[in-house]
Amino acid sequence: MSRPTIHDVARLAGVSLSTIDRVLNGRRGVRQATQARVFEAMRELGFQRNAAAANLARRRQDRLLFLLPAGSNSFMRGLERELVERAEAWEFTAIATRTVPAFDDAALAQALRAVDPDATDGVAVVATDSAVVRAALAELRDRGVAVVTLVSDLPSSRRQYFVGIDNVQAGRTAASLLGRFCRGRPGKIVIVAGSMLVRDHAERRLGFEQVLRAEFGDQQILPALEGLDDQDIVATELKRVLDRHGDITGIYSLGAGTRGVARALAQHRQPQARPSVVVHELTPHSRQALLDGSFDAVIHQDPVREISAAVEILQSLIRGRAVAPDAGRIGIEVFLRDNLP
Amino acid sequence: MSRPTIHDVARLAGVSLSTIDRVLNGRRGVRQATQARVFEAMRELGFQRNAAAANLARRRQDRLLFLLPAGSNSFMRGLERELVERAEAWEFTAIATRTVPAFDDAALAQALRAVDPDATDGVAVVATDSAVVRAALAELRDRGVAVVTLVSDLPSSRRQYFVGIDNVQAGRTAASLLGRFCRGRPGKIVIVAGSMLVRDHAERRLGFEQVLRAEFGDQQILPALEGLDDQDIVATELKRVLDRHGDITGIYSLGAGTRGVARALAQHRQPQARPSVVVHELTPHSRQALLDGSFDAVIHQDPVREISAAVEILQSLIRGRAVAPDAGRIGIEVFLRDNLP
DNA sequence: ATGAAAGCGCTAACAG
DNA sequence: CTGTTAGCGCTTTCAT
Repeated sequence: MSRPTIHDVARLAGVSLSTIDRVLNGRRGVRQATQARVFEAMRELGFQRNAAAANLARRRQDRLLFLLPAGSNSFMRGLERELVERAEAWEFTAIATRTVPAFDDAALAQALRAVDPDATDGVAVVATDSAVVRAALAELRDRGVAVVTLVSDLPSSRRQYFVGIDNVQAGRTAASLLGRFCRGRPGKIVIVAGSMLVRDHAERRLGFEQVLRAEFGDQQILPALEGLDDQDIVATELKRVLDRHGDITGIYSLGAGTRGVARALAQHRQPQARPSVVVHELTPHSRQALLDGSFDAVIHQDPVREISAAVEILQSLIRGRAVAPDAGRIGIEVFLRDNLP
Repeated sequence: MSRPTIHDVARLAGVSLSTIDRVLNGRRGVRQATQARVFEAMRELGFQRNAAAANLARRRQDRLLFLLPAGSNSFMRGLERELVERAEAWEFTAIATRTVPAFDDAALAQALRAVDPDATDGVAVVATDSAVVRAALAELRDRGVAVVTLVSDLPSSRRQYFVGIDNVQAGRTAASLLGRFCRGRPGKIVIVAGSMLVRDHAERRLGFEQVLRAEFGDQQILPALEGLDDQDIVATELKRVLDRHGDITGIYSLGAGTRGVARALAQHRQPQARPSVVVHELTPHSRQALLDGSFDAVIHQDPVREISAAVEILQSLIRGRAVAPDAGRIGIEVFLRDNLP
């Protein structure tokens, strides 16, 4: 009739509730033979544990900390906002947020070292790619804290998972789009990055160049601008490039500071042949630019999915549950003017 | 310290647990004054009910039925598979699936009338747009069953919500992509539909033509093919069109039967100038076609999100919870070769 | 109109 | 190694 419970399993296996609980949670202290009987009974009944009841009974709060870059970066601020708003909603989990100066590995390392392992079970961090950060992260792990990287990864570090999009693929996607948009119009493509110090930017650029070179050979890629995710720097630098070259067919902005792209474009505005533009992250500004036709496409990562995945993975890590190897992989979303959410 | 419970609220308001429960669930039998005291106490404590505990105690199964079109349509079969696989996972909800002949309004109306209102609390149905279906649906509602349409809507019927993508927007998105892909290559665009009897196909076509006409005037739209979501019909018809017109620049396949598009393309294959192709729904076949370069983009609706939304909305409807007006809206996803999940 | 008490399915001491 | 027992926060009879 209704779903079998541990009572049913216990009865069928001829053991007590505690024993069921032990095998269910992989705790030690059960004979092989007993364990086998229990598994057999579960299989036979098609038992599925009721996670809600388990959480209710456990009544333990996992304490998670999110470390995000400071600054006016709309995407990060949006992420932070979602985090604060949803913090209440996660039952059995307490979530704190802290900001750290952007593109500053020393500051990030310090923030990681400042984490109190007695008051924190898990950390999600937007990583800066550097040795001091790797070292600080390793220390944190040694103190028994679970760690995942978020949005930007830190490979060959001791982080347990990376939650975010595949940034090489994101760059490739941008090239597929921009290349097609510019087809039949040979010219120059300019890449606007934030800083090659963060892994995600470096990876996006890599993927972008791979595909553009291989499949859209009539486009020439100019040296990448580094705008430090600052809209003023981006606007100034990009304007200079647009003014110097007459035949820019496409712009790929792979970091933040996207408002700067829109400003440069608005000031520059030639009568014809507006360059095709692909940028990252859906924000109020990039949305507006899509709507008014100055951007063609936005490559996006959904912050809600990202924080959900980070929270779930950290919970699993902390509670010793198994986690699928690709659990942190978030889909790369593509938005045009017409499929805006 | 930890979150306040109804015990805390009861103590502060000076009433019993049952009274709290009554006001919490909007049951009658509480004096205005008492109710006000309880609300005040909740506010003061920042009380948030624990939904898991509530469900655990309620222990009631909502019985839902999904009515899907039969046939070899990969998208629908995928949806059905997800439904079966996840049925177990939904606690406190029993899910059944039934298939109905596709594009057959009489059969669908009969299936709706065959629903037993005593064994079914809610129905999600992929609708065919017709009067008999509207009538059958109304009867079902009259018998107290909650109804949402799924994937394809039935406007001005008594369905309570529509769960799916905005199909006009989806068509517009396809045109934005295909128009850009074909820019600079004036020619003809062919639309491959399933049947205009289902609302989603009609709406996609509408949106597509709107944008293509308005923004990409150098493309001429040929009369739409109706392939009844059957790959053989699609292959034959499309091949004929490709052979007759030498200057087809783009193909938009807005229904199922996408395998037929790939076959027609493979047989036709001219040395140069492959048409740009945008199709709907990510399936093993469309994925393969993206990878081998015969399709350029896939417009997708995520079946997992759709069934989750349908289940949650039906649950809310049945339990008398409030539902956001846009709760059924699913995002339109765009996939290229490089952002495949 | 209000309250007391017995669970829902599972976990967590504490005994054996 | 295994069992007993008392809850987790909420709902639900059944009294009052």
